[in-house]
Amino acid sequence: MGRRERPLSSVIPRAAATRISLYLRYLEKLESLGETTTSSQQLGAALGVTAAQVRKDLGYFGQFGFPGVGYKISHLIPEIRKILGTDRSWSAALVGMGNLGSALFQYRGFQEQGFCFRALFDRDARLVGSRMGDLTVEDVADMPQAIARQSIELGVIAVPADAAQQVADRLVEAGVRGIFNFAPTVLTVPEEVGFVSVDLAIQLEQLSFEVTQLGGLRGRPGRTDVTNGKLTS
Amino acid sequence: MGRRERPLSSVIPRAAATRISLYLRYLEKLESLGETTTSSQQLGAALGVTAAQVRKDLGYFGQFGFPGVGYKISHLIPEIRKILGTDRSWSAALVGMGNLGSALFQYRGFQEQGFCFRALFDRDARLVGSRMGDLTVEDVADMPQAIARQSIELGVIAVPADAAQQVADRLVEAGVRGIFNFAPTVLTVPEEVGFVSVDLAIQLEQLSFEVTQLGGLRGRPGRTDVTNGKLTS
DNA sequence: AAGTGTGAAGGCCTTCACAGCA
DNA sequence: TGCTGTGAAGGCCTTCACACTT
Repeated sequence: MGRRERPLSSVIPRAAATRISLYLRYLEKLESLGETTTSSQQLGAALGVTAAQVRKDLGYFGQFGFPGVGYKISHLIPEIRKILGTDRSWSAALVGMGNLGSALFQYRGFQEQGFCFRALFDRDARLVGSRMGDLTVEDVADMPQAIARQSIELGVIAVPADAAQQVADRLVEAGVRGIFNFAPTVLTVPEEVGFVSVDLAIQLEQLSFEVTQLGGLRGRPGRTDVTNGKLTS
Repeated sequence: MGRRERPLSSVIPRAAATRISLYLRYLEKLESLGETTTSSQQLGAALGVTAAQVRKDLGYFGQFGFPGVGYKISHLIPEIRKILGTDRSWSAALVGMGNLGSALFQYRGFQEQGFCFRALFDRDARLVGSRMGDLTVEDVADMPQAIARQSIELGVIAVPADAAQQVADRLVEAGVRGIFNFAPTVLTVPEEVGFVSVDLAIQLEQLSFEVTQLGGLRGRPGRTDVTNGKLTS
């Protein structure tokens, strides 16, 4: 059977959405190797999940496979890109140009994923006005207007923890559709705004915890985001 | 009732371990504000989880509370530090001194969490021998011996995806007890080695996904690691 | 014969609710 | 009375198993 409609109704486990990203990456690798077809078995083995999990995950979004054959790579890749929204590019603003912010600005990964920084902000007068690449650092006070004017869709927060919530609030007011937070703090964001947070301090403590509870591992959590691994003590 | 023995037997949900880190951070904040006591209610409200969840999480590790009173902050903080292993410092090696590696080396967060870089490695001959802070970049070929000699406990991987598994294998051979991976790829590591992975590319796609599936949010996932939030489509 | 799609079963985490202690 | 600790209930994700398709 071929392309049918998507469920467009059911609830999707967040973990499934994360794994979908991994499937895409592996599919791209297979394609670059000249493969044309794959299977839930192969995908699962490569990424450390069961074949049933792969089929279930893809099943949340539609019916992409061919019984007895598997998945056609050249078909599945654009489908997943569409699901993830990576079939387009996103304009973003980076707030906080300290150590972390500068590093993120230089990091190639953002561009490779279609994230394009259109504006930079900082509250430090010594940084405001300085050029970074083809952008000039602006004052956070001007952020709301600048974001609205340039129709910036995403905000990346790289400010100290104590300023992060305020920045998030202003980003939301300015109309961004999603926020990527790197500040080491819990933030509250409205339902309708996308939100992903990477808390390096917490992740560091998690590694320390894993090593400390030695012998205490069960399952293979590996990538914290992908499985629901548990620890025993 | 006071300090009893810890269960030392039950299984701990990974999500609980992550939340424990958040509790610690908030407790430290309360302490700095001069508070002496708190409750599961207060902790939960501040971090966006239920009071029952807080009690259950702490209950995995012991009985730290006082019925009718709550938790004594000055007692609970060191207990959690001990659980997480952050009551000591960790020696670490950083592998890959490109964009990402350099940024991580400069990032203050590592030191603040008690992670101390004792050695840096890269395979690029142009980087080998250069000084970074009080360290000199060494050749990856010398990594195993250097790590064993200095009794380095943790390895941080900041190399390209296609070299990451090999680096991980060598780190394990050299005897590290934990690995922090920043390479955008799935890695396989033995059971007995702690492993945490931060995959920025995947997280970026997750934000794109959230924004794309607009109106599709349910629950408040907020921080991907903390809850089991779901998405609807 | 091979492999997907999916209802049902299973397992784990979270929430509930309350006994018990300060 | 207030709040913890915890068994039990509930809900969600994962695994299983197989009908069905090519």
